[in-house]
Amino acid sequence: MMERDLKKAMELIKRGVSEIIDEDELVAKLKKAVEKSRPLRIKAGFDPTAPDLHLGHTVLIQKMRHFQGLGHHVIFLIGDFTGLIGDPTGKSETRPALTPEQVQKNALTYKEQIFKMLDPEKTEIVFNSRWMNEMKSIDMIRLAAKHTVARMLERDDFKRRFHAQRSICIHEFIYPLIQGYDSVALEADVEIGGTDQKFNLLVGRQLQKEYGQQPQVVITMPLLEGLDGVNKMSKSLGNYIGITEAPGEMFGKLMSISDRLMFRYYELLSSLPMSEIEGLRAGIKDGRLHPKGVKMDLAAELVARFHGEEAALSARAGFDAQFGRGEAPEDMPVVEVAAGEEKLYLPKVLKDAGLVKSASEARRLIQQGAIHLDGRRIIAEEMELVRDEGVLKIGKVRFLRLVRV
RNA sequence: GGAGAGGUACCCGAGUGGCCAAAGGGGGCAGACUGUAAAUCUGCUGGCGACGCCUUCGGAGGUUCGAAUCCUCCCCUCUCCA
Repeated sequence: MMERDLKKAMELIKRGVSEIIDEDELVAKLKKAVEKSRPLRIKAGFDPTAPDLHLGHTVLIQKMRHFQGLGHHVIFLIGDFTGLIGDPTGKSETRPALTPEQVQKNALTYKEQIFKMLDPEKTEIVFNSRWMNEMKSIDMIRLAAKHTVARMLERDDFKRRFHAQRSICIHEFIYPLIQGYDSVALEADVEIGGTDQKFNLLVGRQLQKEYGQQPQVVITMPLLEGLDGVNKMSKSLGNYIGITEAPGEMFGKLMSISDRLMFRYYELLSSLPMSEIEGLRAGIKDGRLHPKGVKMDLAAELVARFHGEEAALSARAGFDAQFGRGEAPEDMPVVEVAAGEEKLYLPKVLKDAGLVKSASEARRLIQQGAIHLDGRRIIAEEMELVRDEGVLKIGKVRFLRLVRV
């Protein structure tokens, strides 16, 4: 391999990563892969219970894509066996066991989603139940014998809980062991995971040594901040952008992130080369570029990734129309008004349409001047529909079309 | 097994007989400003066709004219000791 190619490959691999353990080993592996024309085996594990991916998950997938682009073999591991234990990292409680049918269904959903980013031809999807269901008790004990309690307690959350005299169940120690054993079973050369997975990934490294394999290189990726720009993106915090969300929705959410966060997203999610991203940053700094435009380009790129170019174009046009020129969006819920009905009690209409949680909330919004009919502010709860059609706007983003039938 | 502390709205957290639909903060929503950015200012933040009514302070009973607040039982969490 040419030194220059290697350098370029490393540049791409290092983009956005939090940590590489160990970088020299990775370089050596990359060289060897070329010499022997044997692609590296890149592993990343996913939870079988949550097939609804959001942009946070795609940070990992994007990194897998980088490796794939460099000609390596990507393994998408679905932890259906470990899912039965529930990862004790964080505070997740025991999870309900999934049936094989559910696992299959979730796997299918995963496929649909990840193949928007990964090349199906070069991606292997595996379930760790394949080897874990075969494992005998004695093998489990042998596996457990390869790790010590002291080392387990090095893990941050175990350490904290131990010192705080909080409970740690024995089975929680098994989770990292199994995740590590997956690397043995797969003979992984590299494992990618979030920074919160660092300990587990390192266990894999150690176990591979114990089983006489070359230890995997561990690459940790930062946890992507959600829409609030502070907390990690997660469904439970509601600060996420799901990759199956409608184009317009996705575009809008991306436009609402802060300028600071925008560059984070550029680095971790965009396919734009880093040099160009730095150019954008410089452009904004010296005033040649408007941050809004730069953000729109980001939004368009990501919408295109999951919905195609055309959808991205119309999402952008829709955004321009709605927020640039103050027009109403194309799609909005429609409420039919009976011909005889002259007066409409707005709180009820809005509540029935599901745009507000309660009539009380609607009343408050009216008081605050947040509701407009065809551009004119509504100040009374009771309103007349003069024409046969009208568009209600509630706040900035909620719309409702009234149609007389 | 023993001793103690506590469970209040989306979250944190004050309130220990009426002035409590419950302080304060965070978050959220809305308005102004704008680029659906940041920062700032202001308002709102249980339900109800509503100057009133209804339901809320872990659960179930009870005392009282009146209970988040007092009593009884139950459930749960935490801390300390073993």
